[in-house]
Amino acid sequence: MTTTDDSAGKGDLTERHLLKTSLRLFRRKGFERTTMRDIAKAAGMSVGAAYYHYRSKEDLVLAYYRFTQDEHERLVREGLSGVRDPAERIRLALRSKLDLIADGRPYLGALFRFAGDPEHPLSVFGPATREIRERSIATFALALEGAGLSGPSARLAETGLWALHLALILRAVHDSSDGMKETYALADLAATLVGQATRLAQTAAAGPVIAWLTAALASIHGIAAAPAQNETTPGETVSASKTSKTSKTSRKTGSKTSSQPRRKTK
Amino acid sequence: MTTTDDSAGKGDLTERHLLKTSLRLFRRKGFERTTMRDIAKAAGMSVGAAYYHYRSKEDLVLAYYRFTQDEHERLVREGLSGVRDPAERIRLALRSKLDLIADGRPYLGALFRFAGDPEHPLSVFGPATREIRERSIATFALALEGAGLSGPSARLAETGLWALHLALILRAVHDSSDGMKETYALADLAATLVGQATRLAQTAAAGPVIAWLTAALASIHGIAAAPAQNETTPGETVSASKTSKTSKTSRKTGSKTSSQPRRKTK
DNA sequence: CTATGTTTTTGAACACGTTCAAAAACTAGG
DNA sequence: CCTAGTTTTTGAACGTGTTCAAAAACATAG
Repeated sequence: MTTTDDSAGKGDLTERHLLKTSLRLFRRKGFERTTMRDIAKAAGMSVGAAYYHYRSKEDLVLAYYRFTQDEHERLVREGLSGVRDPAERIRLALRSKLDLIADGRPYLGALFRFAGDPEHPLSVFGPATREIRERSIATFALALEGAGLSGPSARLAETGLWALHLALILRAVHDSSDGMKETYALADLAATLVGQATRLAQTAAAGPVIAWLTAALASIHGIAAAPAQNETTPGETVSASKTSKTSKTSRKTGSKTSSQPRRKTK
Repeated sequence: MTTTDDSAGKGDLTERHLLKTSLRLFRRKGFERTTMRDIAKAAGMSVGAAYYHYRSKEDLVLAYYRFTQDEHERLVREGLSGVRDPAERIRLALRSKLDLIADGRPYLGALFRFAGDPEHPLSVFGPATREIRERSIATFALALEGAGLSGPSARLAETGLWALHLALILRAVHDSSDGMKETYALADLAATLVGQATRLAQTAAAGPVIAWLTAALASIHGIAAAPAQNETTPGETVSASKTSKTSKTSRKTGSKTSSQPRRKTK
């Protein structure tokens, strides 16, 4: 009751507590086997309260992923200072991400749960995850700096690297080798090849290959950065409950920038 | 598609009816918004009966995917007869698959729902979907015939092509362009590149690139064809219900080959 | 302190996927 | 027909994610 203020708001503290608690349970029992009731009880609150702070169970995983993204940006910024070789820079960006998500593998798979549903707000490719995706892409762009890529192809390379890192996370989740060494090895190889590719892209030696890559990455970009598309899908009556008269309003972040909606971590 | 009789048991008829009904609803309302109660009612039976024939809601989508796989094999076998150019053969294999799944896009995304969960029986990469995955890979192997690939690298190329086709399906699900033309274009480009790659693989001109591809595809293979790993994960008490005294036995196909378990489409 | 408005918490209720014991339908032998 | 065994169907119940109206806690002003 005494020290309620300080820098972080009151609600942020609860959110942090809730997040830490849930991740602990996820790590121990896995994502599926942990119920929201478990989480609420372990955090010393009711289910409703948990849902006041996080929109859904997967949202907790997303919050974790957002946190690792912040850390990733920091690590990459620090680590890249003296490194000039593109392949080595990419390698560093990929490996540091793997370092960060290593602990979360028991539940990170939930990130991909709605990847196949264009309408779902929590799809990795969806509009609601746009901000974090953009920041992640920007981080990989840092690694690509100094590789001498031109405007549009630079953007495409960043997006491609981001897609690659997603695939690596999926690989990591499935990796049962000791210390994820298979995934790390794959990351190293990928870094080497992408590094060589950036060199090739400058000399423009292999014309058709570059054309293909450009088109392919444009396509990935087409998935990942799809037009904003208003989120309240037409005909989404879903389940009008019995006595619901509340306006329902926007609920999810409507605009491109964050702009926290009341509470509820995006 | 009028004649439904043919040689089929009684239960198979019900299964077909159930599948057709569910797909019709999925197509109309989407996968999420269609409930099992909807499906059962529309098919004129109870929910329990539906679950007697299909293990889960996603299993219906898997059954649809299995059906398209059969069709795909047929189409590829027919279409490839006169075609010799590797790129053209690959193109045909990819495009025919896209033709087949075009209708199912409103619900095919459900295929990827458990891609990130190594333990889930319905993961695209999991052991329970192994048979259909192997058949799909074998179909793409047909397209690669005549490309002159050696033993292990041939196997890797097949698996890689299968992974590529998965990515294309994911792309198709998100493709809002008219007639999926963006996905088709991507398939064409991919076919071209893979065709060139097979040529390169023979001349062995680009050493490191081939080494990388080999390793990368070995990794995909590591995900997709992971060691059988007994399916009853240790500590999977899950939720012992209240009055469950049934032995629970195997329930899912234990061995590598299909061997239909009682009923329940794998 | 009281009044008023906002933020947070509560717990019951809901919808939906899934399970299960019992019933019904079917099959085959007598 | 009856009996016994198998396959299929039923509908109630369960567990779990999620919602919601009401209450509590908190904040601010008069």
